Amino acid sequence: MKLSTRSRYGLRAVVELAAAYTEAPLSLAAIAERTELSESYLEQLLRALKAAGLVSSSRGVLGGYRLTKAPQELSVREVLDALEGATVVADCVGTDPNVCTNACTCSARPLFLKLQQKIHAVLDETTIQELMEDHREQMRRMEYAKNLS
Amino acid sequence: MKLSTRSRYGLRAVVELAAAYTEAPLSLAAIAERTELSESYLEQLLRALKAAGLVSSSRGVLGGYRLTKAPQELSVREVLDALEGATVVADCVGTDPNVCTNACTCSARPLFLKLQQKIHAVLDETTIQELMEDHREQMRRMEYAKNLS
DNA sequence: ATAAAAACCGATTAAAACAGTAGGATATTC
DNA sequence: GAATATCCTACTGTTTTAATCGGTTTTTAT
Repeated sequence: MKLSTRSRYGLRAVVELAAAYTEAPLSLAAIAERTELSESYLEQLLRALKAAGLVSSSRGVLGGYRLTKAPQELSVREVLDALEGATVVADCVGTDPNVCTNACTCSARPLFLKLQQKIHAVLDETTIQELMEDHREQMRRMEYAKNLS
Repeated sequence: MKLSTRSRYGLRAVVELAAAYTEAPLSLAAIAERTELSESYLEQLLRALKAAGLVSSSRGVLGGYRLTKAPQELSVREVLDALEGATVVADCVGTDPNVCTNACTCSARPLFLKLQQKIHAVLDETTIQELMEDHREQMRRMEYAKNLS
């Protein structure tokens, strides 16, 4: 029940893209610098996000990546699904109901369904915009603390 | 964000123990047969459950495992924590707040906290008793379907 | 034109987590 | 004392995750 680093890193990248949403596209190098992650690894994540249609890209000198939606329209759920491929709590709760060989006797199925619903609800209702605002607030506090010392 | 088979198998074992709660202790062999899992793997899980104080054991002929609490007193959360060791959605949400190197700037921390709370709520409020009842209901339906054919 | 800056792509490796097994030691009951 | 059980440790194989590398193509600016 732990989020992969892929998801966490991907979210960080998307938050940076959100911060630059109204500006010029962000290059991989720029994202890597701001998130302090490696370019090569980030590239994979961006590729997945692009395949899911969440970001667009332009090549060449002033090229880079940008979100295809406004941050307040983009849910965390969409981002994680793009990165992980719609993970489920357990296979018997997935889209295909015939996966679980002992689904009929699986005593935990109602539990898994409930768990899954709650998780999805949180991920659906949280937008990238909110994450970005939290991020800015934290940056402000850091600056403030630095000025004191 | 997927439950390990360790957790799923462990839950199945505990549900069987719950069904035999008022009776004689269940041997590993009996649990293995009822859950259709291997003895050797189950043994690991039972050991973890015992270490957490959720089950007790008695050796020798007529020995076996039993729950230390009534099924309606035992939450799914306790079982999963015993099997996984208190997993967290992300390290920065764990008991030690200093784990995450960039915790101060982690934009997703509020999200992770909320997610974690929701998950814990479901796991805390669901008892093994409930799982057991669901299981019995499903077994009844299977019998009914079998009689029709 | 062409050089620079960027995204694009596939393959590969390294490390960690997970699932499962094997074999023997110890305790308890009949 | 034989049978039945838990107990314990170590090991192995597989899968998933994380991360890297080298080269290709496209675009823009000079």
